[in-house]
Amino acid sequence: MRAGVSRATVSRVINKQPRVSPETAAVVLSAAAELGYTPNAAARSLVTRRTGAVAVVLSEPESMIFDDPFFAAVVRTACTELARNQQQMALLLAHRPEQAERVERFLRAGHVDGVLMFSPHRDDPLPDQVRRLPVPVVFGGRPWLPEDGLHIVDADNLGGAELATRHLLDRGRSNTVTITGPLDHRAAVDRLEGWRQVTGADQDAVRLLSAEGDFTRRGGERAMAELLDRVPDLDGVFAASDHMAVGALHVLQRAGRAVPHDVSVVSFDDHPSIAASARPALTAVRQDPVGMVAEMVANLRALLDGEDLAPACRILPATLTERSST
Amino acid sequence: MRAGVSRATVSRVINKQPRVSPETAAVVLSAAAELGYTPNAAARSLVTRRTGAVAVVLSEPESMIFDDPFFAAVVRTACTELARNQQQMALLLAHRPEQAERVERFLRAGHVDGVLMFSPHRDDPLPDQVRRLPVPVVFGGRPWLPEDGLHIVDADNLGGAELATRHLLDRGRSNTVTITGPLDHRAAVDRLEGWRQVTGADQDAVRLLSAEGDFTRRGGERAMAELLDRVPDLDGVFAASDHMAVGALHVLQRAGRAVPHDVSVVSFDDHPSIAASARPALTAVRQDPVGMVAEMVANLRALLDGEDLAPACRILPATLTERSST
DNA sequence: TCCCGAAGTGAGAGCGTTTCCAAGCAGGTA
DNA sequence: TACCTGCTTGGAAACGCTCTCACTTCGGGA
Repeated sequence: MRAGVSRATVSRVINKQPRVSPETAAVVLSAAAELGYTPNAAARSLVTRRTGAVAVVLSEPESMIFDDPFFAAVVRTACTELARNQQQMALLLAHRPEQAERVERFLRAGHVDGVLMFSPHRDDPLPDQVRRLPVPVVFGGRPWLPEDGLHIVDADNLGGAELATRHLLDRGRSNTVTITGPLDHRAAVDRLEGWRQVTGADQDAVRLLSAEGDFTRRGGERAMAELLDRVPDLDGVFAASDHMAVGALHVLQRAGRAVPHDVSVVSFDDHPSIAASARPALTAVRQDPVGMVAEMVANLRALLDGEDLAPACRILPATLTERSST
Repeated sequence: MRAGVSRATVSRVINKQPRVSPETAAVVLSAAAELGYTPNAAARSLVTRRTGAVAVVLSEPESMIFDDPFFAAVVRTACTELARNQQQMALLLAHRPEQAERVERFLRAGHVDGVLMFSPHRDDPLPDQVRRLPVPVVFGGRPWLPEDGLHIVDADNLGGAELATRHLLDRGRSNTVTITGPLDHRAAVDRLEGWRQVTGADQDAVRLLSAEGDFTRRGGERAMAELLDRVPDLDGVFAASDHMAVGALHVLQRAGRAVPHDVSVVSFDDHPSIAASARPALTAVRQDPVGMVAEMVANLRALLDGEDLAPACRILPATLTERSST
């Protein structure tokens, strides 16, 4: 056409297919450059059935997504990690029901090649809807669904919580309490369970020694106040997030409890600008959102490339960083 | 076809076009529901030349985007505001040069109907490239470009800074200094200029009485220390961001200067979880990222709908909230 | 009774690619 | 010289939709 060459050949050149002579390729490329030619994305994806885009679905209130360091890291890592695979991220917020419907329509319309799904809440219907779509899905964090057949990447919430609690024991803290996340939240439940297994608390003890927060600082403050009230002689606190731990520190200090002299505090997340810069700096279990998203992207990529990746729940290790709060 | 009806009719029903009898529409819709039919997005956008997606281009380091409250608000508002217009956001990070190239390719390929462009840095070539693309663009914050012909929405950085500085004067502070943002940043320059116009500082005075930060808390600390050193008798500080103001507060307190007794501090941004919860709570100029993005989306929508919106720089007002730091 | 206009519907072209298949062409072998 | 092989190239179908245009049907006015 433009370079005295057929559409078919142009297509082969653009897509770097093998059966093209170098000279022809050069001619086509220079002609393309001269004309400012760019292949039309819609036409291409119509025939290849690939869009080059991946949806990141976040089923959380927006405030959570942008204030919580975990989700901020997720969004950011997804964006860059997908870009490295030449894929574009489509960010879908699906907290409210009408949004959920939009999300389903969007995914069903074939706008994206795959889905990275974050939906930690118990009664969210979206994960179940999404798994039925004819699109590969990788879950970030275990959903409240039967897990067989699903591709899941999760942090080791249980193991991390055990690590934290055992650390408190090692420090000689025998009367520890825990500030949990919202208990319709899978990670929150797992972290509580880790604490429970190490302390050996029975149901009654759990009711007494744990208080439910909401992952925010205020929630941590409320829960800590409640626990101080119920368990005046507590000597160790495992908070299921950095924000809540900071809240707990405040309440403890205001109550005249020295940290770590009177009470040791361990948190979960280990976000650089929170845990390390708290006063005192927080001993924290580190979950690695960057590694998690990278693994999710790698898994999705394998699925899209047609590798027969076995469905599995891949658990990323959690590590403990000791600082001055214990 | 499926419902004993032609493709054309189905298309008309799906797109809610007028010339269809109610009965036929009902038949088609029920057939569609039964078959789980969803129109193919690629095919549709091939012929309509609309993708239903809008790019949000952020030419900033990633750390800035997710730690800085302004950008977090931008991303979040863009996402929801576009969703309300039935549009999907494609988030493009373009800080590093190789990313910039990817972004240009992406926009040129026709993946999106329009662009919301945030690029505050002086030597960023992207805005100039993007404005030449055959895609409507709305800039968030004035770019370092000749502004004629561009659609721009900006906060009133100049006016806000004047407001802040005049407030310091009203409080009887006659020896004020300013902590600026990075001066390759348009908003930082405008805020400095606002301060300069009210104080009437000449070039030498500016050199003496201002110190360049980077919008972060650490940057604010460094700048404040420097200023205390250079201007020991300062009595008022205008910091060009909340984060920097918090840093300044720390340094002032450590230097034994009581705020607001000895020194008054005003900041810019007024992010709820920073300015109001600083100790003392910060008097701050409020810029409204939500309103800004909403305005940008509205402008872009007008452009896409073919309204002949005159190119202009639309400035959103800034307001001052007094708290205990002045 | 005939004609006309409006409303509803269907046929088919066209959007810009990729990809299958066949054709052209060179070089090597019988 | 004739034939086969392997590489390069072009023609044309297909992807799934929208949209124009033409056709049918029906009601009302002349």
